[in-house]
Amino acid sequence: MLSGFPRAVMHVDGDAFFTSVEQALHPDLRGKPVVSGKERGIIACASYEAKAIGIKRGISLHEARRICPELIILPSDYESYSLFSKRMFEIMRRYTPEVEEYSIDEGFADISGMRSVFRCSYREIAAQLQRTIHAELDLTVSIGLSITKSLAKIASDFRKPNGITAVEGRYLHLFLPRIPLEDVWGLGPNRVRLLQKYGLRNAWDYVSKPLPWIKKLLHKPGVEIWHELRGTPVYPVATAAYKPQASISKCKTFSAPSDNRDFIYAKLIRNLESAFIKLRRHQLCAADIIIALRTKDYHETGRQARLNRSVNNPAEVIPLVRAMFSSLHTPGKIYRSTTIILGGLKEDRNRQYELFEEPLRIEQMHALYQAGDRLQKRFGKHCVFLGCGLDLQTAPPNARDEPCWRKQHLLKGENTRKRVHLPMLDMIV
DNA sequence: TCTGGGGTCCTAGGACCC
DNA sequence: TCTGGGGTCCTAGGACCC
Repeated sequence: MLSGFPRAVMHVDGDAFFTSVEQALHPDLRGKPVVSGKERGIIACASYEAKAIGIKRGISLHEARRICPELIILPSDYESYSLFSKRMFEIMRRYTPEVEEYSIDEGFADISGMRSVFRCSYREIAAQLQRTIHAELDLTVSIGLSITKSLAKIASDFRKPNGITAVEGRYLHLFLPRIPLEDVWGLGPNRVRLLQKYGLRNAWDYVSKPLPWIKKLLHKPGVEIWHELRGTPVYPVATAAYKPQASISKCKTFSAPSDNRDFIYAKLIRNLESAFIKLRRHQLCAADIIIALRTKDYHETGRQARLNRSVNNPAEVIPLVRAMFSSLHTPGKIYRSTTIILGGLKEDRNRQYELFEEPLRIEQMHALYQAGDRLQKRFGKHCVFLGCGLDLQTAPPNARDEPCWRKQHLLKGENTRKRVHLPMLDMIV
């Protein structure tokens, strides 16, 4: 039998995933305009009720409230989202072992050959999966079914929410002309602008160009997209459960841009600590440090350093980071955010010391930070932090730049987190 | 799109080696 | 002391993704 599916790949995309989870957990939120992202000040996800009245992902909460005063604004609850995500992928694995968890709310599944197992068409398999997810999780998903990952991904976006779009290889000439370049996975604003200069408008225009022309313009990524859109698989469904993380970054925008050097430095150090906390939680250590500052007009500059050995706590790199900051910061300039990126990650075992270093001191520091992590677990993030990360206004004299621990005492009560600086725990051994 | 936060991959070009 | 040709590794920065 002739089939339009020499290979069958599904892309399963959770509809308004975060807010749908919230609505599944809290039935009173159903049918109401709900958004998540309260902690960030911009909308991370908007329910379909909110989208219907013009509230989109990425706009500020301020703007959103203006559009809809009775909008329900929730902080992101990643624990719950991850749980639902896990269960969604478990359901997908009932249909095929070849499942790729692409992100928290979307994944790919290769169901090639599964028709004989389920005794139905690929489209019916997709429909069953969709019904099962809805029945068990109270979530809707949109599914794209086609012969490559790229085509499946475009297809899942074609009918939303709760849609199924199947694109057989023999109908590409009907489907692709309806897909604007912006909707092609891998073509961002820059590449789209470039292609538009040459008169291309949609995915059909793209695949109609000769491959060498594409290659000259967009290099390897463009070539891969070209093959995928024409139905030749390039991207494998990556079943691998675990891929080691390559970097950890922390970025924070100040509520108001500032030219106060000490303030900016303090913010940078806060980011540094957050990044290292995450690093230790994953039991990793880092060999590369990048710091970056973004100016008021969104210009970003950075400095990078490689360490002679991997580290897992900030105290060891404070002098370095301070020097990097000094060379980066321009007095008088107004900045809006700081970024820390830890790279060169490795698992944090078999720690190696350079000759002439003091293993004892380093081990003690290590123990100190472990104690710090336990405190953070108990009292919350940043209940303990480096003295140089203090805001200047509240810092006692000479507290800056000394890599020392301070404990922030938390008083219970409504928004009355008050800082009391206790005598410091000296870490110089 | 007037811009939040966390990631990955690719490429060009320089350094260095034989 | 100037030089060919080729390989590898590293780095900076661009572009994209959710």
